[in-house]
Amino acid sequence: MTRSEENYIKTIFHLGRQGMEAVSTNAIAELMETKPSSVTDMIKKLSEKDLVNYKRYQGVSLTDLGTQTALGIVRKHRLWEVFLVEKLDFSWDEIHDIAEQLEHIKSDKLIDRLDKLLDYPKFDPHGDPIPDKNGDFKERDRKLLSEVEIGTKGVCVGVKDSSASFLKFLDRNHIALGHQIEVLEIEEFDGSLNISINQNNMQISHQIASNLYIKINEQ
Amino acid sequence: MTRSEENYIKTIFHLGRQGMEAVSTNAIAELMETKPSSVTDMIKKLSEKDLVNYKRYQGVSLTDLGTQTALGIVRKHRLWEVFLVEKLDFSWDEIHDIAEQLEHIKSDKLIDRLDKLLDYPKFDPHGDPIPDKNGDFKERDRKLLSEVEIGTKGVCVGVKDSSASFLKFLDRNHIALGHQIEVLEIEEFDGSLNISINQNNMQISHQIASNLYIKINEQ
DNA sequence: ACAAATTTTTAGCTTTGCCTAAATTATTAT
DNA sequence: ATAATAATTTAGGCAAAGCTAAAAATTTGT
Ligand SMILES: [Mn+2]
Ligand SMILES: [Mn+2]
Ligand SMILES: [Mn+2]
Ligand SMILES: [Mn+2]
Repeated sequence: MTRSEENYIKTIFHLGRQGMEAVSTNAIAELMETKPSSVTDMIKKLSEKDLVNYKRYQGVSLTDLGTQTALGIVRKHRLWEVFLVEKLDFSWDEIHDIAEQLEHIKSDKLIDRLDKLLDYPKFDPHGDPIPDKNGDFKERDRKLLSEVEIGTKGVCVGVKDSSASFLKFLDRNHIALGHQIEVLEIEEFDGSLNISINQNNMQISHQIASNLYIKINEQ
Repeated sequence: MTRSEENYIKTIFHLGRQGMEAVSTNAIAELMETKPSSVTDMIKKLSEKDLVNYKRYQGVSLTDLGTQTALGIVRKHRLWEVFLVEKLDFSWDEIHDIAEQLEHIKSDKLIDRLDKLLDYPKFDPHGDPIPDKNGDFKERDRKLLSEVEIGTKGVCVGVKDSSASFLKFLDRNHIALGHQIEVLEIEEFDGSLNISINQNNMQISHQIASNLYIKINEQ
């Protein structure tokens, strides 16, 4: 598989996660910053190789083979992200672009040894699950902070938006994975929240809350 | 720079090391397993970018810019090789092909952090020197085992041929970097040597001796 | 139901990096 | 010195992966 084919497969995988229907040509083009006509060309090629199901004008979805392929790439991307943070002291906002390159390195042995070096991590630095050798992973039971009710207590376990600008914002405001969060108040007017995080009280916009995942504490 | 451009630059660098004259089109083509006409095409492009000096039919050599570029790629290649051996327990015959991929990853910060993680190694697993951040490195004072006289004592510090088949041969015969070697006899007839290595006596062909570097012991 | 708007595909073109075959230049041998 | 040989370059083409513009199919709004 070429690098470009791998990038398309990965994009279709990510778009296919939310919303269970077939993925649209335009959605792929937008996420990949390319043109719809280019997407159509590539989809045909992927279809030839039995990586996607495709009928003209009907959108596209991954086959089982395509899904396995995607999981392999996602596994590599996330393991390299862990490596960059754990072994090379990168911060979570610097790693995505480098992992975009590293995810295309071809060597099963390499990735399995890396997995071992990192002690078989289950989640990447943004809280996303890492598929194992066989493509299996458990999606963590988590909710967007914007969708829980007043009084909810939980721990911050992930981000939905993992752009550098959002991650840097979280750093500046001392919001990090693993922190305890309690929702104290929800403002009717603009949906902003008053929360306590790590013992500190702060006000965050709906926008922020809708990009933070928490795991609600068992009581 | 594209991956292909980087590979050409690196090849010209390696060919330029031995023999100080300009590198020939055919030599490049052979080493890269491509056709001379393709080489000519690429050389023109590299010449446009001031990475090589080129006059039709006169061969090619790296400019200062080209040399710096090559040193950067070689640095990455060799640091990744050290990583694979030191951190992921690969053997020295498995690492070259993976490093061929990793050497093209673009991130200065990544490579400097890797350098630090590995504690700034000076040589790669095959005994080749690793250029530092600025492209500086010291060529170790070493000689081919086939070119020293009877009675010479030294330590094995590198291999000339680093193909997997040669390296595996060395493993099978318990020849490794760091081992003490003494030349006991040289057979006139076929140039084979009787040596002691790590206290053991063995007979090695001229072919083998001409691919092993030793550093002669100070006396 | 049908026109308008949107989405998707097709057609044709570009660049990169490679190829083969033919032409050119340099080198070697007589 | 010239002919043969070898090395190198040029010419012309191909496949991958992108693009723009135009055509076709689908979806939406009235
Ligand atoms: Mn990422
Ligand atoms: Mn991530
Ligand atoms: Mn190597
Ligand atoms: Mn090496």
